[in-house]
Amino acid sequence: MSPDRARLARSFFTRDPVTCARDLIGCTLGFGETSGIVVETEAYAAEDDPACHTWVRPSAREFVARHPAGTAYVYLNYGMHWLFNLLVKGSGPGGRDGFVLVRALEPAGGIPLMNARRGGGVTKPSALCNGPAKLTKALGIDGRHHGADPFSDEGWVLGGPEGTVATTTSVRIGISRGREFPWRFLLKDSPCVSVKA
DNA sequence: GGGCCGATTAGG
DNA sequence: CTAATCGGCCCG
Repeated sequence: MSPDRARLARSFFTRDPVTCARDLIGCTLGFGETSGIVVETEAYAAEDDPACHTWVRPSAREFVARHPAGTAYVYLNYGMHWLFNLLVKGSGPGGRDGFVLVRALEPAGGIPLMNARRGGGVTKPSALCNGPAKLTKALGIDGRHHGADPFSDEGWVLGGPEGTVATTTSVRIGISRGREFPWRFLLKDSPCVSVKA
């Protein structure tokens, strides 16, 4: 990504994680030969959010402390699924640190490759990246990218939305604590989300 | 070292 | 509905 584009992208992640998660809907995310429109995200706050890894993991708190805004936070869940987050550093006046979990994309580029990585049996493009672990598998993101800076490392793309974006808000999915926070964001009426609101 | 949990998914 | 499967955490 070009230096000015990278600067813009990085500054995107220096606001509150909830704002970041909402504003990421409609943006273009690309890695390598594959890309798509972000249609589903969740926000996690480093403080006062029992669902965030920082709540119980010293290593997550250290990650927040040691890395700049926009750094990839990739971790293995259930022993088999890589999940992709971006580090948000919005602490300061009225802001917080935290993460944005990228949960689903509307595939745009590299659809045959996505399908191959998913095992080759996905007939509908809308089902290629309609979940956080499906997304990482389709894009080829895994533990090697933990700690990477997507906006200075080669191969990554982040572009702003084209036109107005209508979003839907709901509570977060799959967590046992902090269920009450309405920090999940969806592109309105998108067929590419994991679970409809 | 052992035990437990989990931001999920595919399959029955 | 459940099995799959393992890093990070805690305890000792």
